Amino acid sequence: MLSYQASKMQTLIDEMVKCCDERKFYENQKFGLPFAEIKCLLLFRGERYLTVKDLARKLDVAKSRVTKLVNGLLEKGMVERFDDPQDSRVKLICLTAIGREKVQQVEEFHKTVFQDLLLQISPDDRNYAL
Amino acid sequence: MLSYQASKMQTLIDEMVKCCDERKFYENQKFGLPFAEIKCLLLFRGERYLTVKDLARKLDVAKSRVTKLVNGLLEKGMVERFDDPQDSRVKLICLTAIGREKVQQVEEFHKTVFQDLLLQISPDDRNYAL
DNA sequence: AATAATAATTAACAATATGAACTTTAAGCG
DNA sequence: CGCTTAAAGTTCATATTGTTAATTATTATT
Repeated sequence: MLSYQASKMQTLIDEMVKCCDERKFYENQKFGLPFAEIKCLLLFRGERYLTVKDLARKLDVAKSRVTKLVNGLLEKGMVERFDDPQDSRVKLICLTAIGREKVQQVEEFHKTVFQDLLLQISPDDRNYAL
Repeated sequence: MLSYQASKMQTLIDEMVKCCDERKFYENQKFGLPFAEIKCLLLFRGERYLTVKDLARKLDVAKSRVTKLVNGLLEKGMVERFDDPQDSRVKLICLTAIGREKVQQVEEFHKTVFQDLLLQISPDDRNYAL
């Protein structure tokens, strides 16, 4: 019995992970940006400036990776980079108007996706689980 | 309310996906193989031979990707490759003894992981969900 | 003032994956 | 039978995501 449920659970989790992978590809196409850059943009919610170090911690990747992501976003005009006036080792990164608009589009999309998903669950189950 | 639940659900799903990504890295270390090769090996459950095309379909990747994965597994002595006696375009790929042992180790590990996970859920909830 | 530590970048590399071009073989058809 | 088309697999160029080690520049510490 436990063994049966374990294998069923594994199948369900595998499907879920695959579904989320497909969502990455979908968003990549829909928003015309590599998914890692999208994730990067979304981190600016409620933050005026972030440093490379901040981004590395939030994304859980190496700083050198962040440098490359930020370069990509700079080329696309989504972010800007300034020297920190208090510590010239530090670079302050922030969204441009274009970047803020992109963030809003992505967030709007996420909102509809997850709300639609929730609406497929009966209200009782929704309130039980969340 | 719906909006709150949607954002909560998004957080939960993000955490789950991240957790599964970490599991990939863990298995990769534990079994000394790139995760894609592990996935490839596991497809031979109950199958004597698989072709490149079969593997591409099951893994949902391009055939050229399968060629590389199989080359990696060949070098490590996990699989063997034969010409199909009925159609010499086709290559038949199968596990070696070493490959079968590796598969068993991974499956054993999966079984314990998912059973331990299930045991953290009360029996009532387990039977309700699965 | 010399030494440590920190922030960021660069460069080399690995893993995962795709798509186009190519080779070889098989199948279909007049 | 021979010609064309289709299929299986490989190779090559490229993209994305990520790491580690080395380097540069600046700040902190002793």
